Amino acid sequence: MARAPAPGTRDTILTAAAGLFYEYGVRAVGMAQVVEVAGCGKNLLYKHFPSKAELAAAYLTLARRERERTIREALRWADGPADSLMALVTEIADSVTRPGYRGCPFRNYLTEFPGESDEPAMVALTFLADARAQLDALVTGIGGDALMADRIWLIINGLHTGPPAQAQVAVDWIKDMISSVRLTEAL
Amino acid sequence: MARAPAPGTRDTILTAAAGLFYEYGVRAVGMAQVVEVAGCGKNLLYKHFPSKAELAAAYLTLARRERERTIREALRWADGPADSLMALVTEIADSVTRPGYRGCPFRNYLTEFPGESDEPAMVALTFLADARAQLDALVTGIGGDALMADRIWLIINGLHTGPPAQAQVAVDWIKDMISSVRLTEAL
DNA sequence: GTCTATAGAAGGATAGAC
DNA sequence: GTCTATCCTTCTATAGAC
Repeated sequence: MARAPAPGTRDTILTAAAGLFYEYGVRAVGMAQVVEVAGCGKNLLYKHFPSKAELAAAYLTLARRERERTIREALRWADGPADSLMALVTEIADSVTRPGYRGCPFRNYLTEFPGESDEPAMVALTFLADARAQLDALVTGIGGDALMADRIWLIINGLHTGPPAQAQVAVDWIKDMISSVRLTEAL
Repeated sequence: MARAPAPGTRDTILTAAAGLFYEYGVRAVGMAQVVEVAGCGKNLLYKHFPSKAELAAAYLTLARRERERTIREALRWADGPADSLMALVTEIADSVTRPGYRGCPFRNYLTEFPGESDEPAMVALTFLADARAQLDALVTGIGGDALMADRIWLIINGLHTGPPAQAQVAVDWIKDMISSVRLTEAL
């Protein structure tokens, strides 16, 4: 009899690859390294991910799912768009201050592969566009205009790049912006 | 008599390498590619730059020199710290909207080689620290506090990451911030 | 002849892919 | 495990300027 395929192998490989890709960069990590950490054979790796680009795309897709889950939980307790916006920004600020933080995986990939339009690049670009759209919706929800959305997006981009020490500055700032909109509305 | 060494060879190689490194990324560009674009032999390349890391360090040092020259010119016509700060931010906004813009070379390198502490990484980190210090000095000069410097740094970081379309948003925003400080001072 | 330059192969390691 | 390709680096061979 043939050996039964191990369940969850794909996840094991993907988890190993995701950790390595995020910590050291996609280009810096070789498939052999992924195999070593995942503890499987090369053939099994290529069976589940026919190329490194597909593995990278799966890694970014996983990162997206995790991020969406985190944000969904953060928005769970929020009532109203103002609360949601604050929860969103707070979550981002928290994430960049976490120990292992090494930048935004999507922006990092696009920096590592500039001008690329392969599958992982599409995943990254799509995520960023969707995140921007989500922000726009929340800002519109609290009565903010396009300028406010642009500004908050600017801060979020800066948050992902700069030193984690400034996370609180960003959160407080956006909180002020939200409050001022509410005051304006109250007139 | 011996053949005279060609003058300006180092600059030719460095210019070629800088263009390639910036456009495609340091990791993506091979030494053979540099040689090809520079139009010289490998021997000469390794004579001037004994390793790729040294070539990358020279590339970042060149980028720093060019940036400092640009900023120095931008600050030439400015009188007073408020004008200087505006000129600085305007210059950055202009640079990110230029056609060939592909991100900040220093931040890009640090993303390509995360956790690295070799010579090019040091050049990049030193530049960013110095740029931050220069910003702090200008903000202090107009009577701004540490929070204002943090906020502007956040915007600048966002500027280097995000879409060029938001450059004008950033410039106008910082202009408003400067104006409000002046108003506060006038009280 | 002597030195520098280019072109290209070779070494050794490592990449992705099968 | 193996295959091919490419990486950085070194070395050899050849052409050209003095």
